[in-house]
Amino acid sequence: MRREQILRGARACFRRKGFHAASTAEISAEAGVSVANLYQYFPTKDHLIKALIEEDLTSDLDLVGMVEAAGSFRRGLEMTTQLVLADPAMTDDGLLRLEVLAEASRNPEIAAVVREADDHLVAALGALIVRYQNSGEIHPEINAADAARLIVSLYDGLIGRLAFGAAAETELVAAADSFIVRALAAVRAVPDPDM
Amino acid sequence: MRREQILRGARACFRRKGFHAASTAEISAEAGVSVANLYQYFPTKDHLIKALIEEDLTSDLDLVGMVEAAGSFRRGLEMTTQLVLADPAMTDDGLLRLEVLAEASRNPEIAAVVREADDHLVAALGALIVRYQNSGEIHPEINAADAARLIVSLYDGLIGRLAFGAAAETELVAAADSFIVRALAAVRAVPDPDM
Amino acid sequence: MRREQILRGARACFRRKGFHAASTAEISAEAGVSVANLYQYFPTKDHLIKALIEEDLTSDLDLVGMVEAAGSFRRGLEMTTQLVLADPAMTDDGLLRLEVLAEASRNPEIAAVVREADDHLVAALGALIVRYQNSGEIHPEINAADAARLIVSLYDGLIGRLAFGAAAETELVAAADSFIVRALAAVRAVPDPDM
Amino acid sequence: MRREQILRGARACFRRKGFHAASTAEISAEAGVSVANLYQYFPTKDHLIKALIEEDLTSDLDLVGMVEAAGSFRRGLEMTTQLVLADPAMTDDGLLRLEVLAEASRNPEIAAVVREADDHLVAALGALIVRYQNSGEIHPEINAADAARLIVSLYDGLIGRLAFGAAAETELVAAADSFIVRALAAVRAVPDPDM
DNA sequence: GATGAATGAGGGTTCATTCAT
DNA sequence: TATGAATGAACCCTCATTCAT
Repeated sequence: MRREQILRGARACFRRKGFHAASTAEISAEAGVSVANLYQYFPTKDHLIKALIEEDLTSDLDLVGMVEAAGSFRRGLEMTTQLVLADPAMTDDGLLRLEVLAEASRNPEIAAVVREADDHLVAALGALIVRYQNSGEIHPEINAADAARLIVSLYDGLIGRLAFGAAAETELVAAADSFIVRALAAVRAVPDPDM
Repeated sequence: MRREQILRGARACFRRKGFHAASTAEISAEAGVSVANLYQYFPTKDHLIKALIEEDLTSDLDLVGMVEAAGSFRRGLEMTTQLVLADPAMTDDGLLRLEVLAEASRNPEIAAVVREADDHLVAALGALIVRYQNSGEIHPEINAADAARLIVSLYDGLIGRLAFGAAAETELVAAADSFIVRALAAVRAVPDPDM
Repeated sequence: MRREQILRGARACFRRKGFHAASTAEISAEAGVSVANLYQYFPTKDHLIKALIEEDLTSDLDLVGMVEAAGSFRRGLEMTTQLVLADPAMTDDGLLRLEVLAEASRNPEIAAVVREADDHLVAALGALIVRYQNSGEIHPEINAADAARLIVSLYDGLIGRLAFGAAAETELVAAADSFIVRALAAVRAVPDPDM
Repeated sequence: MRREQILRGARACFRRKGFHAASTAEISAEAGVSVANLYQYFPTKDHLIKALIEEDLTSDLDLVGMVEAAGSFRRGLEMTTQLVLADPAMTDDGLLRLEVLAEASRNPEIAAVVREADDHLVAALGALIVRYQNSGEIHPEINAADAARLIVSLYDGLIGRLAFGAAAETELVAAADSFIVRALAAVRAVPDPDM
């Protein structure tokens, strides 16, 4: 209850200001809690950051479920891309991911958390790719784990474009789908007009 | 002279701690300069950050020149990928890019700087892609600008992986080349064993 | 409680050094409080200055009450003069008034506070003068408000003499009383030996 | 030459900001001189302040000359009052006097300078008063030195009113003349409508 | 005589964190 | 559990002053 309330406030502040610039005072205010109370749930600002990051990373796995449920790789990809890169409710979370990666590059503890989540994500997406290799939609000689990593990386990179407000993203999102599909496709596809 | 000296010190500190956590005291110490002296060259810490970012972004254009000079798209790509993602001297700069993007997502002034640099980079890389479309190495119906954006995004995303120390990056870097080449290739290529 | 404690410390420091030369560190030390704590009561050094000034100005009104209670204008004047210009406990506050006026000449917000307090003071003293005009002690054709302003100004000016330690002030204080009385008297008084 | 130039710049800055808030950088800029150059003429900011104060105080003596030249005490008084309190070119200097007095209350060295100038001023004005006592315009039993001190003090106090922008000063200035004249007059004067 | 470059010392302010209640 | 009050340590920045040229 209180914990979630605080995490929600923290998320809002971290998005707006970044981990370092957001103060515990701001966070408690946003959460409607006293500063001292915050410290009863999280012994340190760093713990709060870490808890938030863990929460975020876990939710990434849900996306793989979506691709899985979609029936075709391409269709699942399209749905995910839409959600992650074009849904305003999620792009905010995406931007926070930049902060997380930046932080991970300096804080080994956070790097470990991110790495572990990445392992899970790559494993799940890799398994899915293998399935689509078996169904013939994806080329069989492609290394599934690497493909998974590259797809995730491309998403991350596109989120980076949101950060500086790059225009025409909608169009680019569609192009990204085709890009991935063509890179993995079992058979030569005519490039579609999106690209 | 002094300016460069300070920028060098700032770069080292920002890499190590991030823009917000690096103090002007640390930066001046690292640069071998007094704090007050730093302020004679940069009126504000933000100005220092901005100057550094501008410097970094400009240097990205050099990479396009490399791809251009390589003769074949694939070969140019391989050289660039090696340099950006595997050369220890450059990956550090790469990590700073995450910080830059995170900052851009909050600071419109910095977002503008990044956006402008991105425009230049995409234009240069796009022009190169058009050239390889004409030479038959890249599929003619692909939108060159979008392809450029996707390539840059993939690089950015892979840099994100460096942030949390993802293993086997060398292998992944090679896979990335193939991924891009296959996505853009004019003719169906047999996926190579890298992927 | 703490607020008063801080204001007391501030008053001492401001007297000793002036508004600008007194540091928040000194003030907190004098008040026996941490610097950070000071900032929980006054969001800014300027707020602290303003609060102190308001406090001081309000207390000036008490003096008018004294003149009122004295029964005769001359006697009331003598008591007030003694208090303001010769009582060591008050001359310190008086010196602070110079700082306040100097500050008011540059800071419109403080000027407004001083002006308002002056309006009150002049109104109160003016009303008293009217009373003594009716009782015949003060000449009836004198403009009471202007007279009030001039009396207050003379006090201010005499305080200025304290600032540079002008000698023989005791004697001068007595002379001031006669000066005022003679300027306002209804009938020609023989100048007394004080002047 | 240079010295005067610097003093002029300093005067402007001190007026605008006060002694402590005006920086040597600002002063040199205002004077069109480099900071280092300033230090060749004044070894310390305090020396600069002191020099300026001395310059200002000396000029006060000129005013006594005016009263002297006017022929009648009242007429001389009126001219002086006009000049000091109503001439925009001089009120600025007047405001600086508040700063000087405030500074004198803390800095004994400056207090000494002010005291000495005051002695001269009081002596000159006192001598003049004696002359008008002899001519019958001023009551013979009044202590001339004290009267001089009180007149100067009243001026100082009225300058204080300028600091907070008190309204209707023109009218008050006239009332001040009458106030002084009545306080010193040899014979009962009907209070004039100014008061 | 004149200046650009340099700096130690400090100034106001904020922050993460603690603790008594 | 919840909080208001408190603080040491830093942070960004500015200032008066010096010195090599």
